[in-house]
Amino acid sequence: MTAHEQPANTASTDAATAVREPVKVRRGIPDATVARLPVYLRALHSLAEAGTSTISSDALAAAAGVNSAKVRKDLSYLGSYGTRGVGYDVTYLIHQISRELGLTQRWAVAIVGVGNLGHALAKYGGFATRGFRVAALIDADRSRVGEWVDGVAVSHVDDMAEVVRETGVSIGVIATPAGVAQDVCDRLVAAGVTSILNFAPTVLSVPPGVDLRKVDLSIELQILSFHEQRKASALAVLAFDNGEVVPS
Amino acid sequence: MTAHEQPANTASTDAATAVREPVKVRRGIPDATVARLPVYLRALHSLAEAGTSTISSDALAAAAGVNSAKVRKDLSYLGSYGTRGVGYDVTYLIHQISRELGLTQRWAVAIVGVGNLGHALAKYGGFATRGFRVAALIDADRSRVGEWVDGVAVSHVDDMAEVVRETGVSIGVIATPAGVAQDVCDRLVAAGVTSILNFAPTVLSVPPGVDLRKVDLSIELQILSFHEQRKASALAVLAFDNGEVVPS
DNA sequence: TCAACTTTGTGCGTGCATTCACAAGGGCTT
DNA sequence: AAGCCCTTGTGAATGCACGCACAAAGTTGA
Repeated sequence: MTAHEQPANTASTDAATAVREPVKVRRGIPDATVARLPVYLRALHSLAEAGTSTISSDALAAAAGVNSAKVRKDLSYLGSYGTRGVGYDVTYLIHQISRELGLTQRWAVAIVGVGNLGHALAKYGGFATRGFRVAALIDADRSRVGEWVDGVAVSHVDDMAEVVRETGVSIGVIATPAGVAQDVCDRLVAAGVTSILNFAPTVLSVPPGVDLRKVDLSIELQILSFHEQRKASALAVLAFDNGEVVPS
Repeated sequence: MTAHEQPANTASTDAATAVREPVKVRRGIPDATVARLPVYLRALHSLAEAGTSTISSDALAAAAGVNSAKVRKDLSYLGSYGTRGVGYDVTYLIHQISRELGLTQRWAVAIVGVGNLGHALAKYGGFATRGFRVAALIDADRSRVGEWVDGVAVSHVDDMAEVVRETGVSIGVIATPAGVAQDVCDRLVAAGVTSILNFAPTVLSVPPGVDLRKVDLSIELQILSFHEQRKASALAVLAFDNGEVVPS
């Protein structure tokens, strides 16, 4: 989806098993699968809280809003963790997916830009709940520096390198205006951040080895607009109706 | 990516050049292309403001962060709007993409859930700038009802149907806690909303004919976590360099 | 112990998306 | 007007993802 500047050492991911024969390539999980694992994980957490101990691919698929074959294939990339005739053990599967996603450790996250969105992100419970910790808030406005948001003090952008180093941040979230986003991005990378989540409505470029993902509110709306318009014109066609359209 | 409950008329792409009269089946634009059009549009707006009048697919590709062949193929779905040897006319292309995305009209958007995130969305400039208007704010907390945010009054969720009808809302944004998101979603659909953008961390289901997209902050972070972990273990392998590493 | 039942794991066909590579088309210079 | 250069538009090849369908593997009950 977004850029992944992983170096071309993907071949080396094969050389994992000790002896020379089977070399089952456990790595190489498809991007589409990685994107769904968090969805499964959330459904499983919810099931575990409800007291469910095992679940079939069919039921998990329903909870995650996907197809059961997809669930089975996705989970098969992690290993054979199911029991035929029974299903998957919920807590064991939670453990395995968490491990695969790297959520057994708590990543320190820095949020840059403490405006409306940055505030909302800092207070957003979903961040802290599993695997992430807002370790730093950074802004360019000196009048905001020193302010406390949800237990974290706001630092100035000029101190970014120091703050990032001290708090062990490896993931940066950009919630600034578009105009300064690339500059902030460059500073984050220079400070040693290797994963960036960009909320600013602009295209960023990062050097190889740094992962970049984006969340763009207005793009999502525009995609909805496209389909909305299609529906509107489809209705117009149906109104005239010469019997060519095939609705479901 | 996310669910699109559009009927399965994608097959009609081929059956268009049949014996029938020239039905304008310029439709059938791939989802992946639709998702990129807003990116091109933003780059073009920026170029127009900078005074650029024509642009090549190569330059537009650079501005949008994609490959130039992709730009040409994407734009070719809209029609032949380029001039060989020259490139594309910026303002004309803006017009065509805007029209295709349905941005020549201003869609009325309702935001449900006026918490931190809802507030941030309501004040987010990017919404209003092009094609969208926050026409309603809706919350379940009566103590918030009547509050004004960025020129719009907060209404109670029980009045949703009325508000939606009066303001002509067709797109709903869900920024509520996960627990009530499906209920809110059902109410929006019942009120006549046909496109929904979900920020709540839960899987929603909608009836056919309603488009649903989701934005999930914690999922994006977890995907970054996955790659971050991969990078970390790749470094470990390089450090030992022995080739004898057995994961886990 | 065995047979019936349930559910996983996966081979395989299909369709979409990406990218390459190049002919067709248009402007520009001489 | 003619040739050169530039860029578009698109066939074709490749790769990825999805989902069907089924054998393998485990459980349950008699």
